Amino acid sequence: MRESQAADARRYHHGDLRRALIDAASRVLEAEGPSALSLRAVAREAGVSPAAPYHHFKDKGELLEAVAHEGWDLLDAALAKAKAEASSPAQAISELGVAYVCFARNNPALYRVMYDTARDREDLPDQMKIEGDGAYCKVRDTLIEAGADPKDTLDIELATTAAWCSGHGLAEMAGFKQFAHLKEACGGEVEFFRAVFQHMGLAPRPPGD
Amino acid sequence: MRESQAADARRYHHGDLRRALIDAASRVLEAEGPSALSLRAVAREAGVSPAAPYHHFKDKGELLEAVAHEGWDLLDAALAKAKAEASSPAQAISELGVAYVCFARNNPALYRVMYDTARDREDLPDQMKIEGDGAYCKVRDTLIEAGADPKDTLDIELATTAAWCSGHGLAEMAGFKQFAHLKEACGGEVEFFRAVFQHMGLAPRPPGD
DNA sequence: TGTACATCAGTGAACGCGCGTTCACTGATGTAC
DNA sequence: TGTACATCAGTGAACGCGCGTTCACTGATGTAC
Repeated sequence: MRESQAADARRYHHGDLRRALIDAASRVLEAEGPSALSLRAVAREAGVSPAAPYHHFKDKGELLEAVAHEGWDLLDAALAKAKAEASSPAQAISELGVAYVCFARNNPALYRVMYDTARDREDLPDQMKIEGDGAYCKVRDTLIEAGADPKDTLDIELATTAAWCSGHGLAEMAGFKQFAHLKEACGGEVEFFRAVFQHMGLAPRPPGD
Repeated sequence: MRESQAADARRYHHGDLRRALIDAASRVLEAEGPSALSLRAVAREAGVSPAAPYHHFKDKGELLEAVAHEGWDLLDAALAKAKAEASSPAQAISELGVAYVCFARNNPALYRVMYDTARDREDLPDQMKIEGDGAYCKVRDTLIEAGADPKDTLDIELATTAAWCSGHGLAEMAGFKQFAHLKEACGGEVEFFRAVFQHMGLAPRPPGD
C-alpha cells in the first residue's frame, strides 16, 4: 500500500495522537483560557493518560510551541485570504489589519499563547520572519505595493513594524469593556477597527469623508 | 498625638505590612517574572508567614490588584513628567508615547501584571478612565492641544484609542530580539521608538526630513 | 500611673489540589524469515 | 501464510513540588478605668 512508513506515524494505536493533542489543546484553550492549559488537562481532553504526550513532545514547552506554531499558520492563512480579497493595495493594508485583529478576537487564548511562547524565547517565530513569505512579509510587500519606496529598506521595515504594532495593540485592547461604546458609535466592531486604523494612517479615508 | 487611629494602621507590629507586601511583590516581579508572583513568594520576600498577607488582602487577587494599581499610578506619573517637559503639544504627543514605551520596557513584569489583572476584570482601571485626569485623559488632552477638534468627541476618542494602542503594541513588541537591528539602525532604542511613532503619525518629522 | 482587658497582626502547621515528570509495564503493530 | 521477535505507543501508579487558603494560637499594642 504505502512505500514510506518513516514519515507516517498514523497507523499506530491512536492514529495520530500528536495531532489529537494539538487539537485538544486548542479546545482546552478556547474553553478555559491559557491558564488552564496544562499537559494533564490536554491529555485528559484527548482521552489519554498523563504520560502519553511524552511520546510526542519532549516536555510541556514543546507542546505549547506546537500549538503556537499552528496558531501562526492560521494567522498567516487569515492574512493571505484578506490580502487576496482586497481590491487595491491601499485597501489591502487596511484589510490585513482588520483580519489580524479579528483573528486575535476570535482566538483570544490562542493569540495569547502565540505571543507568550514567543516572549519566552525572546524571539518571534520563523514563520513571520523578514525573509520568506510569512505574515510580516505580507504586510511589508503590501506596503510596497501601496507605494512605499522599496529601496529605503529601513523605512519599509519601520513602517511594517509600525503597522504590526498597531494591529497588535488594537487586538489586545479590543477586548476591554471600555471600548464598547466606541464600537457602538462606529456601528460595529469591525467598523471600530477600521476607524482606529484610519487614525493610525493605516486605512484610506472612505470616499466623501 | 494623633486624633485618628482608624486610618492609621502603621503603628502595629510590622509597621506597615500592606506597603511592605506590595514592595516585596514588585521585587519578586522584576527578579523572577510574573509567573513567580505567588502569595507565598511575596510573603517569603517580605519575611512573614504565608498567612500574614490575609490580614491585609482578601485573597491573592486583591494583592495583585494593589500591585497593578500602583503600577498605573507610576505610569501616570511618568506620563505627567513627559508632558510637563515637552516644549510643544506636537512634541508632547511623541514624548508621551516614548515615556509610555520606556515605562513598559523598564518594568516589563509590572506592565504585564497591570494588563493581566485588567483583562481578568475585562476592564481597564478607573485610574485611566475617560473622566478625570488619568493617563488616558492626558493623551486625549494633548491631542486637543495639538489641534484636534474638541467638539468631535468620537473622533477624539478614536484618536486617543489609536495612540494608546500604538504605544501598547510597540511596548509589547520592543522586547523581541527581531528588532535589535532596527534599534541599532535608528541609533538607539528611544530613537527606534520615535521612528516607529513617526510612521504611526504620532510624532512630528524632525526638521529637514 | 498602673492594671485588666480587648483587639488584632502575625505564626506555623496543616489541608487538599493540580501540576510536570518518571517509571516499570503491557499489548498492539510491524517485520523478518 | 504463519510464527517469532522487536518495536514502541500508551498505561496507571507514583514522586515531589509549590500553590492558595484555613485554623487555632500567641503575643504585642492600644484602651478604659
